[in-house]
This record gives sequence, C-alpha cells and structure tokens, in this order.
Amino acid sequence: MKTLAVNKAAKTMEKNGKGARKRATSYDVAELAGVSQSAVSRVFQDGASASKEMRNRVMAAADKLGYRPNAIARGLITQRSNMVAVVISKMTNLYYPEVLVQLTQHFSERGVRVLLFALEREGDTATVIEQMLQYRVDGILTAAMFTPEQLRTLQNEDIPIVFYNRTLKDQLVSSVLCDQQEGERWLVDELVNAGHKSFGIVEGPADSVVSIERKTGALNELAELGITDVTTVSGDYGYETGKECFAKLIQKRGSPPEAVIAANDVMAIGCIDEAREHFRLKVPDDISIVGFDGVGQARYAAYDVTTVRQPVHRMTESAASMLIERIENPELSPEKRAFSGTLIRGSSARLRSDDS
Amino acid sequence: MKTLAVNKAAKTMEKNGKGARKRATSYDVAELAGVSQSAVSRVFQDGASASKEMRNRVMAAADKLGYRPNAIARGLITQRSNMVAVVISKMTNLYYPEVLVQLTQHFSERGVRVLLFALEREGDTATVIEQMLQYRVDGILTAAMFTPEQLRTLQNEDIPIVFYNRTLKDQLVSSVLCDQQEGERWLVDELVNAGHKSFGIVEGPADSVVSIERKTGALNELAELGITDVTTVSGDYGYETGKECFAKLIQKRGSPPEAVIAANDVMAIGCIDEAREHFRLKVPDDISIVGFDGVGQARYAAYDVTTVRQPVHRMTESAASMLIERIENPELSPEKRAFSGTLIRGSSARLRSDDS
DNA sequence: GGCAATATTGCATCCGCATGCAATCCGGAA
DNA sequence: TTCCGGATTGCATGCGGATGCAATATTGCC
Repeated sequence: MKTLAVNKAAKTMEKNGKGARKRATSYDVAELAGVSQSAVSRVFQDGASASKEMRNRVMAAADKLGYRPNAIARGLITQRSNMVAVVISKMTNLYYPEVLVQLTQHFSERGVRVLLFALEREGDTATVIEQMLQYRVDGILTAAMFTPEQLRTLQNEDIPIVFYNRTLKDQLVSSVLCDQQEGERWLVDELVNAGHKSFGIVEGPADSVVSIERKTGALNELAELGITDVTTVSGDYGYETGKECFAKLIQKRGSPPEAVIAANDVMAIGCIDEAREHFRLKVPDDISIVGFDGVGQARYAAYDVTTVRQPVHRMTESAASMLIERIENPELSPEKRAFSGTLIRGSSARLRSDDS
Repeated sequence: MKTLAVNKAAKTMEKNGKGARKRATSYDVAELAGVSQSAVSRVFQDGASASKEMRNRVMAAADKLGYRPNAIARGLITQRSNMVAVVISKMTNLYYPEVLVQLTQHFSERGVRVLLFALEREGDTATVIEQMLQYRVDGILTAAMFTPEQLRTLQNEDIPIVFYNRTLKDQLVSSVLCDQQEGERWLVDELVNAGHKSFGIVEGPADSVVSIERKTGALNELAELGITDVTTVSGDYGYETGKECFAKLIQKRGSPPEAVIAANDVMAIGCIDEAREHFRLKVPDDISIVGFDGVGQARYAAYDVTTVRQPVHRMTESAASMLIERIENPELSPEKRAFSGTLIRGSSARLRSDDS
C-alpha cells in the first residue's frame, strides 16, 4: 500500500511533463513525508490526533511542495462549504457598502467565506437563489426580500437565512433590524415639538421594505399626534431624486411644508440642496429636513442632517453571529433582533423649544 | 448495474429516516428516471450529447426531486471552481462600493461567482491569499497590492490576477487603471491657468498606490510649470481627515494656499467645509479646491467639486473581461489598460480666465 | 517489568459529478 | 433488407480529502 501511494503520485507526475505542475495534493505530501494520506489530512485538521513528530514531518513536506488543503474537496466530503451567501441589491442605500465590508470581516474572522450576490433590483432574486443552492452555501444573509415560495425552497434545503433590515410578519424568520418605526417616531416627535404642522414625506423605492417601514412609522406617529397635513412623494434613495422629490412636493401642495421627512440621508441632502437652490429656503429656519441612516455624508458641515443613525457595527456583528450559530446548530429557532438607532440632532431641523 | 444504482439510492434513503432528507444527487435522479448517472450529468451540461427523450425524462425526475447539480463536486472534478476572488481594502475610497457591485454583476453575467475578501488595511493580504488558494479560485481581481513574494506564489499556482487601479512597474501584471497622473495634470493645468501660484496637496494613506500616483502626478506637473510653492499633508481618504488636513496645511505654511489638490473627492469636501467653517474662506473666490474620483457626493450642490471622474463602468467591465479571458486562456500575456478620466469643472475651483 | 489504557497511524471507502471508452441505437444509402 | 457511420447511452474511474475502524505504538501505573 505504500507502493500504491507511490504509484499514484508517480502517475500524477508523469502526466504533467513540463507544463504547469499540478498543485500538490495530500497524497503527494504523504508520499514525500513517508506517511499515509490520512495522516496528512489529520495534521491539517483542528481536533485531529497527530504526534509532534508526525506534524513536523508532514509540515516539512507540505512546505516543500507548497501544499494547501483543497477547500473544495474538503467541502464535498464534510458537507460544509464554509461559505455563506451575502445578497445585496444595487439601488439600495449608499450605506450598504459599509455593511458589506463589515459583514465580510465578521465572517472572515470566524473562518467563513463570503460569496457575494449583487442584485440589480430587489426583485431579481430568482437566479441568485439557484446559484446559492448550487454552490451549497452553508447559510444566507440577505438584504433583499425573497418570495414566500423561494423561502420555502430554502427551508426545504435546510439552509439558515438571516434577513438584514427586513423581515416577514406572518412567517418565522431570523432577522436583524434597526427599528425603523421607532426612529421615525423620534424624528416626528422632534419635528412636531418644534412646532411644525405641515409635513412632506419623501419615500424610497416601492419595493424597499425599509422604505415602507419608515414611511408607515412616520405616518402613524403623525396621525397619532393629530397632524393631517401630510404629502407624500417617492424617489429611489438617490441624490437626484431627492431634489426632484422636493420640487414635486412643493408643486403638489402649492407651498413648502414646514418639515420634510426623507427616507434616507442622501435624499434628505437632495432636498436640502433643492430647497436652498431653487426655492431660496433657509434650512432649518424656513424648513426642517430630516433623513435616516446616519451615513457619513449626513455629517458634512454643509448639511449636518438631523437623522437616526443605525448601529451598523452592532447590527452586522449580530447578523453574522446569528447566521453562524444557526449553521452550527440548525435546531435553533428563528429570532428577530431589533436594534434602536440613535437620534442625531443636526442643524437641518429646528430644535424643539422645550429642551426637556 | 441497474441493481447497483438502486442499492446505492436505497442506502441513501434509509440513512435519513425522518430527519432532514439529504439533497438529491445525480444518482437519485438517475434512478428515478431509470437512466444512468452519466446521462443525468450530461443533461445538465452544456455541450453534452443527449436525446430529447432523455432530456425530458431526466428533467422531469430532477424537478420532482428538486435536484440541483452540486457546483462544489463539479468544481472538484473539472478543476474549475467558477469562482473568482475579489479583494478590496476597507479604508479605501468610499467610491469602491460602486466598483464592487458592478464587478459582481459583470462576473455574474458570465457565470462566475465572486468570493469577497475585505481587508482592514491594504497590507493585510497574507491570510487572504491563503484563503483564496485554498478555495481554488480561478482568478483574482484585486484593489489591494500584493508583495512580490505573494505575487510569485500566485504565479506559481497559475492563477491569473488583474489589478484594479494599481500596477507594478518592474513586473508584468495585468491591470486596469484610470490614468491618475493624467487626471492630476489636467487639474493642475486648470488651476495654474486660473492664475494660482501656491498649492497645497492633501494626499491619501501612505500605503495607497493610487494616492501616490495622484500625488506624483500633481507634483510633476507643478514642477514642470515652474510652481515651487507646494505644501503636502496626508490623510486617510476620509472626510474628517480632509478637514484636519486643511487645517494642518494652513498651520504648516502660515496662510492658505491659493489652491488645494486633494487625493479624492471626500477629502476635498472636508477641505471645503473646513475652509468655509473655520477659516471663513469662500470657495472658489478665496481658494480653489479640487478632488478626484467623481463620486456622487462631489455633485452635491453645496460642494460641486471640480474633479476627475473615473469611468467606473468601463473599468469594471474591462477588468472582469480581462480576468475571464485569462482564465479561459492562461497563455494570454499580461496587459495594462489605462482609461482616461473626465475632467469635471465644478464650482469649487476658479475657472481659467482664457477659455481656450 | 508487566499490563491496561490511551494516543497514533494506516486502510478502505465515500462525497457528487464529469468524462474517456466501449456498447448500442438509429437513420439512410445501396 | 442489409450495412455503415454518427448519435446516444452506460460503465468505470478519478478529483482531493475526511473518517470509522482496526492495528500498532506509547504511556502510565502498580
């Protein structure tokens, strides 16, 4: 059987005469070290038993050959790819990039690789699901919505999923989210306390769950406070539409509202610019404008947007943990973790008079 | 042998009594369809020969079982993972997220999956390389620099690499880049033509090749035009350091320069804010400030940064193609593709008087 | 020093699919 | 109807590593 190993390796060698040498396999290392392939395999595993002597011999041989365990082959036999799919959609908040990098780092620290899927729009999930399934990802972290049927498919395959900033009401799924409604309530309270009575709402793309949440949050609170003068227009989260929306708002109601609630900071910035540029309005003297997210740009001195900052770091950390836990223990039941944002009082909105 | 297949499948079944059914394999499909596993394999391949009748039977069985070819197993046998590694570093331009999404989409369209690696700093490449190698990616697209030794390792393994916005002088590597130096020359020309004689340069992180390129580009052109009053400070591409750098600049030279050249738009914005806020300088009346990249924020009305826009779409498209071509044909020699940016004349810099 | 308990090591086999080769099938030409 | 060439199909095997089991080497303990 030693002979067998030798033959195997020899055959491998001759097949690649001068051209690109094949990458070394555990058999090659085993042969060079004069041990069995299993031994090599064990040396490169965590909890496996191998004597010091063995470890040294194998490692020496491995170094000499530039051997690296083949994660693909390992995945095939262990039924664990150690990869998770991360799904984001393109026309989403400018703020997701940050999320993406942090997520990747969190996963990376725990030995999990990220297979990235970027959707053109939140709806394009079909082919992506097929891909994720074919690559046998161990889990899915998504910032895009899936249809109930897709969800069922994934459940059938026992692939844990964690939703990022989205969730399903009628279904048990794991999700990490920032309490959008709460945040909007804070903003509305702030604005109402400052004495504003007429409102404009700039919502995001129709298929964005987050945008819907924010809108309803704001509308509910406004209704509760007895404010009825509310006009809504919708954009796509981008700067340009922020500007357009502001103009539409004015056109729609004839005059500027006292306050504008934008679905995100970028559109809020668009509104501010449009208000200043085309309508000669002073922010916040003539009009208050608030956003959501707490992205970097919201802090630019020219805008200093009043907003609610999402605790991105804690959220990504939590999402990664949650997914990994469910990969390691599939029995865990779904869980929703909602994080509160932080109200950032910038200078784009009038402050409430009573500073209670 | 029909019997054999039956046994195999039967064994599989019994192993998973009630618990999670195992995912269907090509054997399961073969059995249900009453054909051989090879047949199933062929039906799910592109150029393979299979009769219409066969195709139908197999597909019917596959549908019934929810079968999906296992890309991991396929990768093992074909020696092609159909995955590429994309490496980005965190503290890099805010502008990369856009790049990332576009790259992913380009790859996706061509049937290639993206394994994402996010570095804390551009230097943290060591472990990442190990990972990429273990996962047997077919190619690497990197927006971070590798050491010559790492490069050698990758070359030994015959993994094609394409560098994004970085390259090596003394070595043949494929890269896609925006001509940073050219862009800076344009900006400098613009500023000098407008009559500016004293300059401040805000460079990026020391380990950013792009930043170095931009700085040298600017310095060279300034020298060529006989401008010697140049002060340099360095930041990290972020807004905050943009502000700090501007202050440092003034402190260093006692008075504001007539023009500031920032290594990217975000820092340019920081400079503008600091100039306005703390030094009561009017932009561009008292001072001209230019950036680089042409990110979204540069177009915000409050800044309207004069800058050079990188043709991101063409660059990502080109990078993806270049890598895929080299995966399909490893003999292709390295190639550098340099794209020209587009000068965007915003209002953050004085215009040249002669409008030639 | 002798023996049981424990730690190492090797063997054989499997993970799920692709593919060269041989066997079989089919249609058309003679 | 018979024969031939191309199209289909099945068989056997391999990709690179993990792992249960059995054989062997070590160790500790009395």
